[in-house]
Amino acid sequence: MSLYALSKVLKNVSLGSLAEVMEEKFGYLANKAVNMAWKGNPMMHYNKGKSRGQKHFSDLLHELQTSKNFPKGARSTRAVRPPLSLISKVNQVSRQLVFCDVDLQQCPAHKKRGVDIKSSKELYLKDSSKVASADPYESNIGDISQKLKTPHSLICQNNANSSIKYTLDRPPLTISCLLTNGLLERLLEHYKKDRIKLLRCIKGIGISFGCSSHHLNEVLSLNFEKHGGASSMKSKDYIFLNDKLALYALVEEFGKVPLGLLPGELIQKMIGCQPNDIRSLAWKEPFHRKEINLQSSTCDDGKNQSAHMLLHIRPRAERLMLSASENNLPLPPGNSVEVSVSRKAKKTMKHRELDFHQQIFELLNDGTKLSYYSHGKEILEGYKFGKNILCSCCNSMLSASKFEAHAGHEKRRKPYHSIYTSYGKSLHQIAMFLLLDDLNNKDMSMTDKAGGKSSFTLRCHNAHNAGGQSSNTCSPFGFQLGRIFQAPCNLGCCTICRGGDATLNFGNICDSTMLFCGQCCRMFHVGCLRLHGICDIKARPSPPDTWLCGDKCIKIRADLLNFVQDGPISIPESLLTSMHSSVGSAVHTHTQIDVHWQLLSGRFHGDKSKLLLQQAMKIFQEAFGAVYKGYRDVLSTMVNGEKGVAEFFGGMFCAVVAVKSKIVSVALLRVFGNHVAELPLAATTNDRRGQGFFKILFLKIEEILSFMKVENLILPADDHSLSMWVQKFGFINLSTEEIREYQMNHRIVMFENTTMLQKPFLPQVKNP
DNA sequence: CGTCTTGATTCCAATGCCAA
DNA sequence: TTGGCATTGGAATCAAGACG
Repeated sequence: MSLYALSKVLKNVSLGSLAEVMEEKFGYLANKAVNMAWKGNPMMHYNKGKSRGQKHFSDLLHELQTSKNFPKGARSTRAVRPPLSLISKVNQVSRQLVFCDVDLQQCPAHKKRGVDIKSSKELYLKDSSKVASADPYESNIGDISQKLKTPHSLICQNNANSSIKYTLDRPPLTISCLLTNGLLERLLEHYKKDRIKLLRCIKGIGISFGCSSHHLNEVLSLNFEKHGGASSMKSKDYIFLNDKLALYALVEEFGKVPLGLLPGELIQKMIGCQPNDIRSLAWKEPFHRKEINLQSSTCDDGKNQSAHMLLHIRPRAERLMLSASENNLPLPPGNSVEVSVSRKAKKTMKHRELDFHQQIFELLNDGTKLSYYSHGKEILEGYKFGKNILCSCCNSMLSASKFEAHAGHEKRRKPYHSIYTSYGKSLHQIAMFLLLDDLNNKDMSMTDKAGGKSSFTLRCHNAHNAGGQSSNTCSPFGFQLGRIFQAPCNLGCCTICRGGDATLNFGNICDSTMLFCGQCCRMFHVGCLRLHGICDIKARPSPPDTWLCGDKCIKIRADLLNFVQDGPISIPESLLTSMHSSVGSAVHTHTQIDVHWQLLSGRFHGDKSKLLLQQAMKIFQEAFGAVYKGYRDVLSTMVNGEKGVAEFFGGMFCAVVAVKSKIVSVALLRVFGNHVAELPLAATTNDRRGQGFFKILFLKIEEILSFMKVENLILPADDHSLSMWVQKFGFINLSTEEIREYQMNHRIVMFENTTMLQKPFLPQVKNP
């Protein structure tokens, strides 16, 4: 098997488990010792473009060569550089590999191409036929050993030559760049921390250092610090140039240096030593050239020129910000750096950001599920309560930072960046939305004391994206905080005796057991049902929503299921044309394509409707984010008819309009009986809003309700869509008394900060 | 021309320290 | 306690060259 094929197989395998996977897939016994060394030593990780880890690589090769399993000869067929990352990986299984580094100068193909034959290597698995075959370029193991004792020098040289990162026309904005560009060659470096003091002479990329207890050696900057006994990987603050200037301070100065000032001159100014003259002069030309180009640029005004200079020398975050501001783009979340803002303004910004982070806990409802994520995986789960998070693993109340520490990432110290809500947005992202929102609406009050919630919350919760126009309450991040289920003013009562008492036994039933009708959601005492001769229930119905309280509900359920069975029904062209004339929208353009509507039921028609319901679910999620009942997101329960809280959401059906099998408009429908039906949620895809599709859907829903002789349709409308429901669809406000009456008889869906509307149907509406 | 392979670049998570 | 900011290192992506 070639290495490339192997790399494809192992592409998705984590480094730590490579050996195990190799064993499992290919039956090879991996080199356990090497594998463990790999896991335990971070320096073993090969870093592309850098030379760290090569020493270990060499050690591994030595181990490989000295092992008795190492073959006596090998061949190479191509003179390309080996995939070094793969070499590092497969070293874990090195006893099963043959390493080839033949004298490739003898190979005509390599001569022809003129490649760097010194670093040409090729690996094959031991059982490869290529390895077994005879070859004139068979190498000598001893030669390989000699060459591989210093593999890093070859690779370093190669990388240094080819790397664009360290070219001379860029300021040395990192320590690595500073060390590798040659400017500091021959200067002495000191490493000072606590009592540790090392001395280092910079010599190109290879660095010599010496100290009282160690011999001269060649290491790299990171190893230099490791050698000094430091536990951290942070050398920037402890490495000094000529015992005076911290390397990092020098790098920082390069970030501030005007373009005209040469790096060499700056170094001399700061440490009083002349840097490498040749290198300094080499730097001079490209810098001057760039400066001249900027000055002679005819298209740039002075502002743009300075901006370009800043872009050239500033760190990436600042470049991003500047670029965004130049193009009038919204600032990316999480970046609070602004190039042009004053230090004071910057400070204010930071302070405000902190405030907004803390405000999150005031805005989110208690019980909101919060999860700590690392590498895309949920580490810890909890629920928001007050200003703390109730950890679900230990039931303790923790602050955001404690929650982070509890999740095992106390060193991150960025809890708001890693704690996510159940709809996939981090607390920081929400805070950023708050921040931008506040900046855009300076008159907005963050905490509306009278309402008890911020206007931000209200707008997000109230986004009801049913139909006509796109909602301007969508956040710039494309999410909504979700709808919050409003608990009924009472828990309901028996439809017959109006008594609310009920036993909670879940086994046998008795007279006081309360049953829910699966269609109208009315409640009945088992005893009352028997006393009034309605029915004599002996056992608890299972599933609960299969019990229907009477003939009317049975007929309604049957009618609805018939509509579901009918499947997709095409919308006649005449209707589409009439819609075009009424809404003047893009519906007309779709008259040539298939537009149909359909009634779906995840509860009673789950398998056949599954894919369509997934589409519908996605549209609802785009429009509302989530629907919370307590801490639980019940949107899926409502749309898919999942079991669990059937007494609240039993009898839900999903009506959809689709264009070419792609759903564009959806609505949840529940018919409680002949008296009333409800439309708790309705939404249209972003790209189809304002094109009349929801109007078609609503027309079909009206037809269904008329067919079943339903008298009223009710729905919860947010402030944004209120006028649309009233003016376009003829809804009227429900009085408090009427709402209470509906709540008494049915488990109607109500959301916080919505207005309940009703549309009475005239009896003369024609049946379909 | 398609596939294989590499190096360069970019992005992002992890980490450490400082400071508010 | 937590934001800011730096570096390091891994992963993903892209462009380009080699090769059949």
